[in-house]
Amino acid sequence: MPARIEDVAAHAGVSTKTVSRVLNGVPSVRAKLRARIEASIRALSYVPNASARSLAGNRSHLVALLYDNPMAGSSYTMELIVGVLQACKGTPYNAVLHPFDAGEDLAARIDGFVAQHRPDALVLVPPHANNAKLLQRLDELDIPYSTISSKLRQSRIDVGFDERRAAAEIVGHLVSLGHRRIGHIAGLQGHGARTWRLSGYRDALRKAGVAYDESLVVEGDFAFASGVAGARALLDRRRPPTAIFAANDDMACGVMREAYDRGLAIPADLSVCGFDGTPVSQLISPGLTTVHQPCRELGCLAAESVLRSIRDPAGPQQARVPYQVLLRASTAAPGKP
Amino acid sequence: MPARIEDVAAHAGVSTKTVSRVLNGVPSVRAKLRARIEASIRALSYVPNASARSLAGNRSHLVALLYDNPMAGSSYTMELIVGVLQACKGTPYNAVLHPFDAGEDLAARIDGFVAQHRPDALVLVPPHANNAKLLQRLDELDIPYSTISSKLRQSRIDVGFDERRAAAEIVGHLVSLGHRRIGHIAGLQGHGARTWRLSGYRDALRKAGVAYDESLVVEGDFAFASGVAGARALLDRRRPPTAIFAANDDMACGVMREAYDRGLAIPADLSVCGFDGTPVSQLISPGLTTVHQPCRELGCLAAESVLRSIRDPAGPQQARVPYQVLLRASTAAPGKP
DNA sequence: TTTTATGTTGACAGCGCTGGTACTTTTGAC
DNA sequence: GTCAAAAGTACCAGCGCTGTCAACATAAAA
Repeated sequence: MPARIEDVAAHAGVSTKTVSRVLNGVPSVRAKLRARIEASIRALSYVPNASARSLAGNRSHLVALLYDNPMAGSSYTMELIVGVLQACKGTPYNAVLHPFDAGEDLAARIDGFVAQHRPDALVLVPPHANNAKLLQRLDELDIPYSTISSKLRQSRIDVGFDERRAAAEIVGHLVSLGHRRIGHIAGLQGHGARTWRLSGYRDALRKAGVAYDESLVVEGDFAFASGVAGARALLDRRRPPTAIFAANDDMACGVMREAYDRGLAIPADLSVCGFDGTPVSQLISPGLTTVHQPCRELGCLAAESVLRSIRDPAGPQQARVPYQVLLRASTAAPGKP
Repeated sequence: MPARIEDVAAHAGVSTKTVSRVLNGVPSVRAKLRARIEASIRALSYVPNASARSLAGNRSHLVALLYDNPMAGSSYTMELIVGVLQACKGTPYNAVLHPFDAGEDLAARIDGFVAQHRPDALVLVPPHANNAKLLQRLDELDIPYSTISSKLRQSRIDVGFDERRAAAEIVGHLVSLGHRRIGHIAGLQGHGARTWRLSGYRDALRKAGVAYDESLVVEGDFAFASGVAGARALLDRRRPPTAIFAANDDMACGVMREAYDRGLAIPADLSVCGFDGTPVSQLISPGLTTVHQPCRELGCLAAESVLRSIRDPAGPQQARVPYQVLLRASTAAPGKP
């Protein structure tokens, strides 16, 4: 049977209330006494019972990460989770993970989840982060939350990175290599990521003085197969692009597959770049030029920010974390036409 | 403020205890009354407070998944998590995730974790699943646990799949294509997976009547770079292998990278196969022949088994789930020598 | 019919902790 | 030495639920 607060109090010769004060970081405990109590805590390997604490204190010390039902191998979600857990380390907070698929009764299911676990804060991942109804419900419930890459102003605390600028930068790299006919496979309609990346693509072309050719942009849905299809469409053109910027790495892999099937060499015959910096981008050959999305940092920062806002509620915060453009072997100057 | 059990009791005109019985599936409640109470629960959108439940009932309704600090993009862990969460769905149980790095005081940290959250059951992932000391400690604490692919007999409930047979099968495929000089890049020393996959490789050779050549087996550590290095070593031989079986997909990608750098065509000049069936195996070109490790099913089954064992403690169980050999384009008959 | 066994329900204490109130002791400033 | 503020104690209620056990209802057996 693990030690209880009462045992610690007896061991240190103080009242349980004082131990409780130490546990909760209440300042009005003299350093010397605090040290003695902390010693007793260690001596007895005391760890407060989370349930009792949560029940009595009306604080659960829980941060809930609400994400969509991840598709197979979503390293994005995994990385976010790792980041959130990292942020909790060293704090009294713990993370609860909960996948929610975006169904009609989402708000109701969230209500149930909140009633059950009473998280002190929530971290929302796209697409939930972009669900206005959901955010409104959370505002009603008055639970602090942060969002990752929300495109909604409604979200008070949001962390993300400048996808548009990142996309512009990577396309700018293609331009600087000499590419002028650059295809783009866009992301799924309705996703913020689609819009930002597409905007960045256009920004880069504009900056380079290259006319925007709508027919060089084909639809995708972030999945491998749509990358294959998109590449097929682009490469079947009378004048195919010399480079393709796919809105994520999986689709970029699709482009590489289509190139492989056609016997096109990358980057000699076609330059390819992706977005996200998923593990596959370095495993594939040639290595994929891409933008590394700092998932771990995002998760960590989102959790930290929302936890901070519990102590002192602040106004809206929009944090942007730095990204990295990874130049690898899938891009090169265009071959002779 | 969410509804409490007392509200439900009042709404249904019964005592709180009876509501509690319904919530906990105690059979001695008449069907009619049960239905009425269930209606009240729905009417009030009542969800029991997890903390109160856990405190009073001395059961947390929590399954803890203890995994190693995942390296970047460990889709293995992610898939397991998804499987465990899936198993919890529809049960009153929830999952807590906790990464533990394998340090000296691991057992102590686990103790602390257990004291804090009081999980009703644990699911252990390798390498923790193979940590005899840890299992012993859990036995002492008398907490039910299940392991995924533990090689230890000590583990009472273990789920896994027959890695040895799977490895033999995929190497057998290479043999049937006509390969005789088949290289192997082994996994990290000390991992069960290394041993089983290597054994399977040898089994397949033996069965085919091909003499085992120790020099065709090189060391790896499951990481991409070691796959590159392993391939380099194998391909530098006077008579290089016509096929390479890497102990996991990441290393197989490393082999493909080395082949790419040398201008070797896959599968024309070299057949490659991996193990695990990670997402990268289908994103890469050519598609990688591999064994799909049923992670999700493993996680799900591990959680289900251990939850079942809470109700009726049973003897040791060793469940094996089916795997799948995915034949893709990275393997073909050896080219003319 | 009464008795006994069994099934069904309720009253109440208490899980381990924190919040609050009321009170005592210590500390430091003057 | 006085006095106010700070630091600490003592005590109790109560968070929302479940376990225990007793009470009652019903059905089976005598």
